[in-house]
Amino acid sequence: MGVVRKTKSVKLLLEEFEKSSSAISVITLIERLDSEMNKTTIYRALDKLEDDGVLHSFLGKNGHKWYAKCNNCSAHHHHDVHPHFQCVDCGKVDCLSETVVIPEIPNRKVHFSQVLLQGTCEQCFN
Amino acid sequence: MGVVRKTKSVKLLLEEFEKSSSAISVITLIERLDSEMNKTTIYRALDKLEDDGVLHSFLGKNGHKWYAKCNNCSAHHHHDVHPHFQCVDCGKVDCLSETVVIPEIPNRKVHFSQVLLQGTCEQCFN
DNA sequence: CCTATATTTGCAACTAAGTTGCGTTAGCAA
DNA sequence: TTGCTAACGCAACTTAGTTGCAAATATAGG
Repeated sequence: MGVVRKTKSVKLLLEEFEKSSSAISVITLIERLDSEMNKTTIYRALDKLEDDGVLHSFLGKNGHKWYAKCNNCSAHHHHDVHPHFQCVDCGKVDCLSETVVIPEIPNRKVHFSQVLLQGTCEQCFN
Repeated sequence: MGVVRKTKSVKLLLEEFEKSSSAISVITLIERLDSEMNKTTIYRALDKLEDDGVLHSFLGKNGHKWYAKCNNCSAHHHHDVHPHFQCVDCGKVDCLSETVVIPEIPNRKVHFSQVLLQGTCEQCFN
């Protein structure tokens, strides 16, 4: 809800997402920015950026948290069900633009859905 | 791969899955069986039972591991993409029989997919 | 039924992701 | 420039899951 201040930390984080179009795991961010900022700051800034609709988060194959830039998702409402693809070889994760259709579930109201695809990406395919 | 021995631990675990048709989180199993067996044993036995196709596992909303009985999935090949539904109110998780169609992804080979739906279940709906 | 062998178990110590509390620092608006 | 509030760093903590090893136990073979 609160406005995101343009602090050094937020700038550095957003630069990382500017550089690569892929999603980035929190673990990777902590490794990369270790000398620049504390991991607590990273967790809190990412949380904020997600609240403000700048980033969206999801869980990778080990249950570790990943973040990616929001492109077509509107802030505060990430109801789009775009799947995430994680390469089992190189570990890279991308947001896919394909839409996964979630069927109506009898007797249940679906609020949110998460689709994680795992397989081999173009680079690792040989 | 190895045949599952009918040890006391394995029997107790399978009883839990017999009782409830829902999925059970490892955390819950550790709580419930705390006086009967060590958590290391639980982790290892579940691993084994999954290898042998008796149970299948997936990650819940916090990235915590859940297990459920395999009904129509053939051992060693859990290629069926049945979604899991987690109630955001009571936390219960069920395997759904609905099939989610995963679209073909250009330049990528999908080996495995995981669909987690979150919402309100029948009991919590009011 | 009894023994040999390989598998499973318990324990304790460990790893690592993520969180919390608090005193200090630094954006930003007036 | 000043003052308020949000953001930061640090250190300690929480907790899911793992590892190594010695002791216990299931199963097969006799």
